[in-house]
Amino acid sequence: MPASSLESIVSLAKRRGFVFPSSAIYGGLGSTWDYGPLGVELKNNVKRAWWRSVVYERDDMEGLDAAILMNRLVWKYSGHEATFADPMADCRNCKARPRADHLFSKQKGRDPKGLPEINAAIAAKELKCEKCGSTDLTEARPFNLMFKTTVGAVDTGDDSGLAYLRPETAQGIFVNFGNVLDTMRRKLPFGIAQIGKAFRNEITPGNFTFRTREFEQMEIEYFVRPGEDEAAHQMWIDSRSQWYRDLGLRADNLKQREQTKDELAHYAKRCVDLEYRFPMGWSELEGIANRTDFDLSAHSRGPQNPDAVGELRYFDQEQKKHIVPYVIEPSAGADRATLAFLCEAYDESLVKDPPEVEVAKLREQVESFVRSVEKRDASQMEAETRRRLVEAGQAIAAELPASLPRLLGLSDDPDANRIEVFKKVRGLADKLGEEFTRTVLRLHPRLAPIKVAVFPLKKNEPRLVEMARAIKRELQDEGVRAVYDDTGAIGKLYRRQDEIGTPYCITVDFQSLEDGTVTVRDRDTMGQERATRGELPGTLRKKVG
RNA sequence: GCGGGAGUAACUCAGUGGUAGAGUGCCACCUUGCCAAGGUGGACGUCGAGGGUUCGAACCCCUUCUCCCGCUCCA
Repeated sequence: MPASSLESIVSLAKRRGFVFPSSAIYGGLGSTWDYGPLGVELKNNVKRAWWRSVVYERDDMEGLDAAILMNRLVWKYSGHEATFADPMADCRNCKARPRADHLFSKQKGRDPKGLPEINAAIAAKELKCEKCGSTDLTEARPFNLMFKTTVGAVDTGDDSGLAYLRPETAQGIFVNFGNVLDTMRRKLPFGIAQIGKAFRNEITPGNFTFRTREFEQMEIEYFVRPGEDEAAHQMWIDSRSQWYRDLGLRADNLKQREQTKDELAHYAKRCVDLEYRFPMGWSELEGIANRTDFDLSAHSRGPQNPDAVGELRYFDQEQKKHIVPYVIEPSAGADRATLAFLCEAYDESLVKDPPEVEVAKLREQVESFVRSVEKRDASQMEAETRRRLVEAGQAIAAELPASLPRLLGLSDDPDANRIEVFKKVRGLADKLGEEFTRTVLRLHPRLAPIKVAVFPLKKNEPRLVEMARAIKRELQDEGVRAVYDDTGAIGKLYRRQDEIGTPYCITVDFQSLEDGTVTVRDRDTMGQERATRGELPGTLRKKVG
């Protein structure tokens, strides 16, 4: 069962060194996160798996790593300077914050010429809030979504050194289209892949690492002949969906959503979002858009662009003429993919049944909790919330102890915690949970931060310790990420690795000293097999590669 | 920016004016022949920050910062 709440993921991530709030010792900085020792391994593995899939395993792709800082003209002609700043107004009456330019267009029947015209209309009470109808709106202010910085040590005070942190990696690919074409002897169709940071001053970041102002994109621009764009688009939609499934996302937690006409960006002919069922609901992992020839044309010299030095075009040998390729853009979020794999992998499962007496006690408490929720009236709790809690409580009570993991999931629900008796439920459940359930990250072995952990069965037996350490070194020499641990009883060592998703644990026992075999324990089945020491590096490397 | 909630140990949290706590985790030693066993000892806190009231403040008052949820927005 994947994580039922983001909170359990956040908590595990902090506790076990996956993700920390950034600059926490100074109070942090909203919605910025640092990947810790295990998080960086996981995210690197996600990026590596992506790169392998879209560059190494295909014949039609090249890689690129463009600079974050670019000439400001890139953003002028890409359209970002003009459209990445949205004028927003607040409704003093109902506290809504509509986009003022949208109100203007809809209510006046034409697009505004600029901010002054919008604000004149607001001042004259010609625009009204679409939610409550009030004309009591604040002045519209521009929300610029691009981060600005200054290039050169001296701030001249004017715009001469102005640069933006890129709001998408895509433009780095477009402006290098000619370079790649010239150097790599590519014929259409071919694509360029890039992984890198991008920055957007989102108005509302949130949901842990899902939406942040600094984030990492994994983007492809795939160039095709006009007319072949629709087939290529579908190919990438299928291929990218399959990638997520291959690495562990369950098919029913993944869906393709066709963007509606109003949603489509101005350059896009069609866009399909790949969405994952996160604990907070269906949310976008990746957008796959048909950008047509919008970008390459925009950066080509012409009446609309006197600053460009040439044309971004392709000479088609068959047709003996220059064409501007169409572009299919699969644009994925590295942080979002990482979070999705974490959510999917998170599992709390019952490993053995607690005594019936304890279960009965807990069942009684859960039933009491349900009655308490039922007594809430509308002023104390929304009907929808009440219904949800009652249903969850009843189902859990009926299925204990099997439902214990679900009950632990409910412990993170703020609504449940508002009920006084739930604290008792929680106390009991936590106690049973600690002893009878295990938390395990069922990550795909290729993504797991640590591939193998090696333990001595007893740590005060020097021969076992020595052999275990030696095996750990043999594995790391082979390039398999391995750790050694002996700080605890064997069962505890296993559970610790389960919680961070380590797929295999090797235990050196007394038989190992005699015949050179060790046990290899599987994270998901908890089953063990004996293997000879010499074959470990080779077979494990295959399994986790 | 608005509305609501919350800031106490690494994590989860208790603590309504009188010596800062619990469980888990972490470290060391002992024990332990395979799934979070046990024992002994140990480290860890500017109770978000600043000011005020008080003999005395984690607790009361004021200010401020941060985070979370919702809304606006989201190439």
